[in-house]
Amino acid sequence: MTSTDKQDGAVAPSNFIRNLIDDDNRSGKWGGRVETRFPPEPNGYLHYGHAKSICLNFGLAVSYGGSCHLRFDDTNPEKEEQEYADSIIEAVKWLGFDWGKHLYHASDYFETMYQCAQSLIRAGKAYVDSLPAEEMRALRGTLTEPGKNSPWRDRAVEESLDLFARMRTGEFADGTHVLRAKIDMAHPNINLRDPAIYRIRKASHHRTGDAWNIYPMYTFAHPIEDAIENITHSICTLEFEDQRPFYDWLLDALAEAGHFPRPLPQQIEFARLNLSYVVLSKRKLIELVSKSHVDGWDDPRLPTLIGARRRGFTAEGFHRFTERIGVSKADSWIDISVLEECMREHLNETAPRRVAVLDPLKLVLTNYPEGESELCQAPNHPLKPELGKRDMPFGRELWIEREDFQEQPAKGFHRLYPGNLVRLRYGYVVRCTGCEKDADGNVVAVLAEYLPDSKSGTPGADNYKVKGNLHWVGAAHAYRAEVRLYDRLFAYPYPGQRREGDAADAERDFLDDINPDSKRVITACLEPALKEARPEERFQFERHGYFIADRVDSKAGEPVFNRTVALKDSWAKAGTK
RNA sequence: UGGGGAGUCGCCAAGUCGGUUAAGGCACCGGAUUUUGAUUCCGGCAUUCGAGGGUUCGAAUCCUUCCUCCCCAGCCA
Repeated sequence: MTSTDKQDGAVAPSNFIRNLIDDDNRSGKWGGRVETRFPPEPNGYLHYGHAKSICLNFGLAVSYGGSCHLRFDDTNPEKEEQEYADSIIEAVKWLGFDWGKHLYHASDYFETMYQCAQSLIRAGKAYVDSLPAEEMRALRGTLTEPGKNSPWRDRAVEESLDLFARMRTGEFADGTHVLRAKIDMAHPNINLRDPAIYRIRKASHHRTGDAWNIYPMYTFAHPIEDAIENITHSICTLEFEDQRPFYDWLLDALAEAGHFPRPLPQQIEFARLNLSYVVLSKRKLIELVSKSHVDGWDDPRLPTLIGARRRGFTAEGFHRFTERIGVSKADSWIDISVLEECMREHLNETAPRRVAVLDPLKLVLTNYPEGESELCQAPNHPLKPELGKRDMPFGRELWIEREDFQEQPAKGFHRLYPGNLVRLRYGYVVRCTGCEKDADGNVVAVLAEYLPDSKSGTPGADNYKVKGNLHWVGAAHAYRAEVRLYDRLFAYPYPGQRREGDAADAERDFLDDINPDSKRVITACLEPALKEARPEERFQFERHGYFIADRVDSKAGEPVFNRTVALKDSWAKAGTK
């Protein structure tokens, strides 16, 4: 049996990683066991790119009936903080994954790693180098020239052992010594020219405090972490490909020394996510936040997972997205619209419908009795009648969308214009009779007459066939609230990249590609039911898009809304052409 | 110019050992339904697999030459 999917029985799409796992299962390499891991360094907030990795690693584990570990790769105390670790835990949970009891920290393995390093020294496969960093770099050679041996390379094993022990106890200052693997200074792969595996760093670690004065490098630590945890398939991104030979060299050496049983975990690399209209590099995200181009790390426009959550994106949307884009080793750019469409898809299925007028214009039904009102019933979800209906107060004065009226209608426009018949959704059919303007000629109110026998749900209501179907909110009962209309943070698909026409040596700052209209704050007229929305409750505002009650700024009985993503609009699109 | 990777429809991406019509999704274009110009539904959408040679009855899959793009010279991960 291959490519099983123990979650829902759906056939999982084939990809090179699943093929490798299937091969292993056929050969019996791991006895059918599949163990993956998601190993973030707690030095920042997770973003969309991490979501791909998380869904991949946890998804594979779920699919093959294995497990996925959440492991903090906390080997560099100067960059890491508990706050980041906490937010990572929350983000992975939010994405809907469960690591069970498999929550680990590289720092828990420091003692084991130290012993592994000692074994390496004893086996003549590592030595303490006392060269300053600059000299080490000079001897490393270049991409095309081989490196040269350090004068300390053949230092006696006992001496290295002694020095290494004293590095640990804090006898030496930062940068004075470093432990290096002894491989080949002339190796064509630069990563194998005696890579540094331990450095002195007298910094306080967020978990181990001041217990250590030396810390292992990623190169050395990661394979060991995988081996300790019995990881079968260690999945990472393409830039670590050149690291794999060392990964295998190290684990093989450690297996020889009796530290780990075979088979040894296998590193597999895939192409990281590139998304248009977005930046995912940590450096750029930090710049956006520190220079206040966005309102913090959880700004809904930022591609962070905490931002996505505030934006109203769903975990299920991310699952669909990763499934949809697949996984391979080819560098690729995914258009942001793919992500947006995944969110729409899921939200369409799940979000209750509500009515909101974002750009209010008064509609007066001149033949409707003043001071009177009645209730109209609107279904909460057209696809799910079981979700019931809600009441919407209807009256003589209503709010409608400014763009739903044109005094001089464009060709193809079938909304409100003098003489035209239109249905007010869930209410009456109405005939436009004209409009009122102010001294400057701006339309301040639209006038219409309602057809008393056309009320939705009453016999004969269907006799009217109209093309326009407009949403509305009774003016006497509207809930006025703040609504944030978010759009793409960047106006150009590849922020900071050279465009056609730019000089060959031109440098473009990604900040220059920022979309000045990525956030618009408006006061909208919402149907009364929306006043009761709880934080993080999601809705479709009919004919507009999906919105979520902001979890930070909403107050009880006074929610504010963030637009997650707009509905497709082929009419607006046609108009743009 | 060293080493490691990648190039299949506008964007992703299947395509195990060469085998006969090159999956699927998204986008797009038609058309039908529709009290959201949304959704849904039907139909269309690569004689061609970065380019050129070669092997073969037969190649995206094998050989060969070439082109393009990405990654690597942290005591970061």
